[in-house]
Amino acid sequence: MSFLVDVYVKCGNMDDARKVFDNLPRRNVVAWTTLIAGYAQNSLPKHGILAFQEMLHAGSYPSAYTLAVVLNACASLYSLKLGDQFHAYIIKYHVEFDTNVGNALCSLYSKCGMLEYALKAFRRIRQKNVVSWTSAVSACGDNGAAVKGLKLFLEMISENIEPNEFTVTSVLSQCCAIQSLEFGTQVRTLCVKFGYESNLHVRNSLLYLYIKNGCIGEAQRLFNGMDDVSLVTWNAMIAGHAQMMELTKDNLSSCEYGSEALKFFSKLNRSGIKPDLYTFSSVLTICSRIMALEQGEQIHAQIIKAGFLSDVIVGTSLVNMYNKCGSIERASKAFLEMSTRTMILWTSMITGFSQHGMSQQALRLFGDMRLTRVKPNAVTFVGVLAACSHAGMLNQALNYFEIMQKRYKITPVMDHYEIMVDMFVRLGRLEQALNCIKKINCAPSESIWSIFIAGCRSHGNMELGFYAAEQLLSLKPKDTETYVLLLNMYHSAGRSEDVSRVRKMMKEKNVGKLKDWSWISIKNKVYSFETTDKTHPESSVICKSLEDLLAKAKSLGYEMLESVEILDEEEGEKTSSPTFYHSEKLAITFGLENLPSSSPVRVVKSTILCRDSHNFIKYVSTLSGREIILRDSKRLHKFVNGKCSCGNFCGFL
DNA sequence: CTAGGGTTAG
Repeated sequence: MSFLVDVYVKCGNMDDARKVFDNLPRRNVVAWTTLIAGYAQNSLPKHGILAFQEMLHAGSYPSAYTLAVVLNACASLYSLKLGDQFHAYIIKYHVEFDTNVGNALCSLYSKCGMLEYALKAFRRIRQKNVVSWTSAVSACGDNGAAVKGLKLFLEMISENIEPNEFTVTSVLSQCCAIQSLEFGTQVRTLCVKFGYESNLHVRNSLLYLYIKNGCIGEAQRLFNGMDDVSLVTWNAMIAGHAQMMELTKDNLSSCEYGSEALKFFSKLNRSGIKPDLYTFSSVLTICSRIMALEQGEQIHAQIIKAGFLSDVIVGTSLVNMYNKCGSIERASKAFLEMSTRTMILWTSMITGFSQHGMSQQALRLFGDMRLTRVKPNAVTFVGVLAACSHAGMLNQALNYFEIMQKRYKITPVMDHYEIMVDMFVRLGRLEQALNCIKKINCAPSESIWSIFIAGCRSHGNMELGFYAAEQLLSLKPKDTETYVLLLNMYHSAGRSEDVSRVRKMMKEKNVGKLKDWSWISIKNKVYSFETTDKTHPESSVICKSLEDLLAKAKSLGYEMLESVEILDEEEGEKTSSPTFYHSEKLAITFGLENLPSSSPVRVVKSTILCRDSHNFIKYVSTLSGREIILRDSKRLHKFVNGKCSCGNFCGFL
């Protein structure tokens, strides 16, 4: 009669299963076990364990299978305590060599983070089946011992045990964890042999394998051949493209990967599968990188509808997206609407104000944060110090720098020193800046010297600049922008032998060319621009508009800085670089013409903005009456009515 | 009984 219990169990109706069980004339082991397994299968492991205790109380002897079922209930509760308690029965009934019991023990120990015990339980099993092997292999993977897991898998193969879909899925994810494309590829061959390649789990694992190894093309090929997909598949493709954005040095392809990722997101929406919080945070981050505010807003609306706004991480991504897109108002609004505020959320908002040049608001918010007793970390202080630096609040900065170390026990890192140096430089205190650099107890970074050198140039202290340049060069810099800074400095000082020396170093170090790209996102499409010369055929229309703008700006008093900034031309070519046609100018011109007249223009630029461009854009913001938000490789510039939020101080001057 | 994955600040 216990089969009736099973019927209700299979229907997920445990209440009636229990009633039927209670009315059974005789309750044997099978009936009890069916009931216990039923509770476990229907996510009621605690009831299952209670039923087991009831069973012992009633004087029934559990079978090995009963014990296996109970152990699985413990495993789903991650309860080692209960598991240990039942281990006594396993010894008592001499069932530790039983396959089901061993499998269950292996899984229980694995879930509780005790890999060694899991493997011991596995080794004790007399007749190991595929499940035993798979449990043991997965146990390794779940506990971060991928190499061990793969070795065990090889042992399994050599024992002529045929893996199943479960096994290969776990093995593939372990190949992914240790980034072993070679092993993974061999496993894929095995999957083909056994006909597992069409299994969705297997395919998703393969997708991640390729993505983690940067083989986005192979991932795409695999994806295109899939007719059955799940949310895991979509998230993998989105995350994969987002990762490629960071991996590529080339900013043009980076932004292409970004828009590609967003295309996957729209396809996901059309597919009818509901995105989850991971999807939302990923796509918001992508929007923030390419400054796709319109899409970010649409996603915001979708998040509200889907009810994910209460998630802190989604909320933080949202605040960050608005900050990075230059919309501090909406960032602030989203921040205030969040019910829980983590340290990262506070930091994100403080940094947002700081980057927008709103120092007072940033510091006030930091005060609020301290009142709520959320502890700041090193990143929080990056925002706080930058706010002080921006406002020229020297004493406050020094004060916070001390509070950070003494009160919060945070050791300053390069980021903090860079801000302090930047501040001294802004105030024209070059000696103090240099002292600050000298105080750092490790090698100063490339960018800290760059900040200092740029400061020396703008304050006309060339001697100090040349000295710092030697220090910088001895560090063997890697960054193209660093070299360009030096080239410009030596060039404008007429030191041609130093120019050739730096160029030679660039060749030796194989430093790439400075790729100056700007892009603008309009209506879910990304348009990119490269610094070009006048004769560029495709941009002739934009160039014409740009020339009109230039003429108007000149009538307002704009003077183009004729100082020849060397960009990346080869040695021997003495052509001056066409600062007039800098990519950001083209992108902004394009934006002015193709966006609604009230809409701000948002542009991302791959390199640091130069002084001339900065000056020009100020005029353009006055001329057009538009807000222009430009994010370059170092900071955010928000131009409103001839003024810029950066306080007119950028490193590349 | 054993399976896939992933997010936020600089």
